[in-house]
Amino acid sequence: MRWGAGSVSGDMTRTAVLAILARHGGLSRAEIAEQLELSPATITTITRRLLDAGLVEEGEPRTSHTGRPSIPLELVPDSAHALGVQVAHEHVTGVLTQLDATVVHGFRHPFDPSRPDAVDVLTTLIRSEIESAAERRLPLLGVGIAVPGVVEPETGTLRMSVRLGWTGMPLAARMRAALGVPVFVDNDISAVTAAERLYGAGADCADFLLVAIGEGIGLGMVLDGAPYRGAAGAAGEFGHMPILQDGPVCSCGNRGCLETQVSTESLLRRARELGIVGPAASLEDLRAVAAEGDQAGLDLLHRAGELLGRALAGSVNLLGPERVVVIGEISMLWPFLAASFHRALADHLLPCVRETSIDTRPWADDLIAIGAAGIVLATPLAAPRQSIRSGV
Amino acid sequence: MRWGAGSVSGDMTRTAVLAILARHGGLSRAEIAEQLELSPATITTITRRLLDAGLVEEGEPRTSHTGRPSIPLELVPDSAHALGVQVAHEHVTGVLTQLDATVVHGFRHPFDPSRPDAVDVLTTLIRSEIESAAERRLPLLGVGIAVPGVVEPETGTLRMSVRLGWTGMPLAARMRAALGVPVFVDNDISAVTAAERLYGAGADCADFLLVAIGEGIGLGMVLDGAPYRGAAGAAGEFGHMPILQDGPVCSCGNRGCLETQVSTESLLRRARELGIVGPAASLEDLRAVAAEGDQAGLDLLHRAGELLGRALAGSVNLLGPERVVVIGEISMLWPFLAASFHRALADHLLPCVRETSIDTRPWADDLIAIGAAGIVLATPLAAPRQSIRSGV
DNA sequence: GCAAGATAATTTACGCCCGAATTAAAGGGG
DNA sequence: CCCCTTTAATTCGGGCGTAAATTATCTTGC
Repeated sequence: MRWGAGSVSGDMTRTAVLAILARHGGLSRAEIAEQLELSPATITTITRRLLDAGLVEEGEPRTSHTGRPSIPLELVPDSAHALGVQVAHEHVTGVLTQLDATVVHGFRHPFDPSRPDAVDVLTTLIRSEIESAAERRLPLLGVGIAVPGVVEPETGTLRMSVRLGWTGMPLAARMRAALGVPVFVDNDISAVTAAERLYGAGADCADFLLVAIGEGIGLGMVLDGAPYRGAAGAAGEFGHMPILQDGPVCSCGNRGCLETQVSTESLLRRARELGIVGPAASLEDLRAVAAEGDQAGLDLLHRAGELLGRALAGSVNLLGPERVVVIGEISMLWPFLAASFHRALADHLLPCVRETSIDTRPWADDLIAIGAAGIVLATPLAAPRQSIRSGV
Repeated sequence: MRWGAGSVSGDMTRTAVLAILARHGGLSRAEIAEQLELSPATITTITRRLLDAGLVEEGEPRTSHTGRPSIPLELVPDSAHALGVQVAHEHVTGVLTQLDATVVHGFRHPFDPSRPDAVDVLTTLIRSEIESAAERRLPLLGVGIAVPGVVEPETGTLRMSVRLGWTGMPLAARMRAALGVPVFVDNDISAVTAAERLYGAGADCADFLLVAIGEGIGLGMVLDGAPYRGAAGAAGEFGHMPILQDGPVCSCGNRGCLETQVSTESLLRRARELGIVGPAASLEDLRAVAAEGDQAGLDLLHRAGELLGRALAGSVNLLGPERVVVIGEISMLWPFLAASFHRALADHLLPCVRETSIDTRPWADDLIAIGAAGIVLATPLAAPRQSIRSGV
């Protein structure tokens, strides 16, 4: 049993230092200490190791008005790279990033997880990426893989993924054996949430929610500074919040889940059923129809925004986060959801959490892959020392 | 900013050891280590200090089948006492407990928080309790005070309490100055949750929710082993989960909050409005009417159970706790709510969280006061050493 | 009776973080 | 010019927790 804090974080402090330097380079040790709420002594120790490892460099001392000059620290962005891969039910998306999480190379391939040799296909695909990185002499820390489903991140085992149809898959072990490189596996939303914690909205914020709305609806949480996954690793099922008294049956078997009203899949389905778009229409088509002012389409989206706002208000009241970020393919439809969404929020948020900032973020196809790379970057020195420069 | 764990827990480990001995005495160091998932070395260190302080005693070595005999440890229950006080908007309830959280003395007085000298009245009242404990030569660790509202537990300041009408009240500091005894202040639900974590449902469970339904509805969370209070200390507003599309206006100003349908106050109000009970009826009267089979009354309660079940299902889906405990004065009406509550839960819980155990607990008037005493017991050695035996 | 094995508890060395004291490196005033 | 102030960074000792080795104390088999 976990008794309070202490056993949770592994290398989080080191990771936080790297991440803060990735965001604004040139910070001095003292500034890092202040922002991370750690003692200068700790930062001295950590940065010494990072300097030794060549991940960080000192700049020219910067003389301020008075007192001893501070020494700005900078990441050495190409001193380490990470390969991040998102495995989805129709394609595999990947990025190669530098230590500062900037993407140097991206790829996307169709993928069929139902094939019996799906994992071998995936392995081959990743191996070729590793080899091409090796040819360019890019030191690689490892591979991060983000999958939909319930994952044990410690072992890198995929316990169950409805979307991929995989169960009890020791993915990290299999990949590690095949690739000879450290492999980390995590849930897709968790990966994005962790990356957001390090490089994005969570950088200055210890309590935030990340709502991801695409074909499904997921929610990642950072609470008291740490990602929260629930007792059995299954927390975050925001999409299955009951929101309608007697709504349609959801894929989970229950009725009236938020996901039946707001996910891109359900919106498309309902738009087709209502004849708003044709039977083979895409999300883009739905957007176009709404942009043209189709009333039925706009009503559908307004309604969705309202339900989302109401459900989110309840969750924000419950958890009292400092910030909420909404991402996902839904962002394409956002112009038509935003008004009713924010009205519903305003109508249902408690006064004491009204200050919660709620941002929507444009979607990018490689966001989850970047998150997967973030898993690797978050563990830069956890593996034995040689892995840092070992390349392949 | 809090970066992951590490900065959170103060003396939690020591507290956990005391609590586990309070629950089942006679555990050996090795057993404690296993249950707490700490190393035997740690337990050796901690128990040495507790033995030195006289809070714990060794029993007769207990020879098992093979190997070195284990030494059972026992709390010395009367080696320390705590005074726990619940301040509510109509009365003050208090208990004096031993180190093992058993109550040795209780009291309850009417109280009017709106009086300008309310804090002085409270101080006088507590002082007399401290004195009577001193007369009985009971060593007192300190006073814990549980109040409704948003509290900064570190400073013991009550930031805002709608129910008491107090704002920005440095309660702990004032009481400490007046009483000369360590004083700890926390939110009422937080106090009960923390006590539950130590002595109750949370003892073997690192992720649980505690739902308290009385005049209002509150929710306490223990996530990853630690109490969670939200970014601004305002998390847990389960009562203001939007649950009805266009429900009545709630005390928070919004519409359709759960609290307008399920709290004892709202149930009584609606029962009166519907003529189910008389205009001056009590909760007991409502219970009696329902027990006699009054259909309108039963319908009202069924409906409340259903709404509660649906709202709770959403929260459980979101947080994925291992256990949920429902407490509060509502327990009186539980026989009439239970069926619809559990049906609604079953209809809306995701398969992956169906195993979550959901218990309802009979209410006791001094539960929150006991929780307040728990705040003190959770800090037994945090204060300088002499406070342990100092008495008054 | 005595070695072998099992379990309990403790000791030791270490990692991580902190607070406090110390050292380093400027600028400014008499 | 020297000393004081200011800010940055480091060192040092200590607390908390761990893992591994060690010590303690029992049972069992020969």
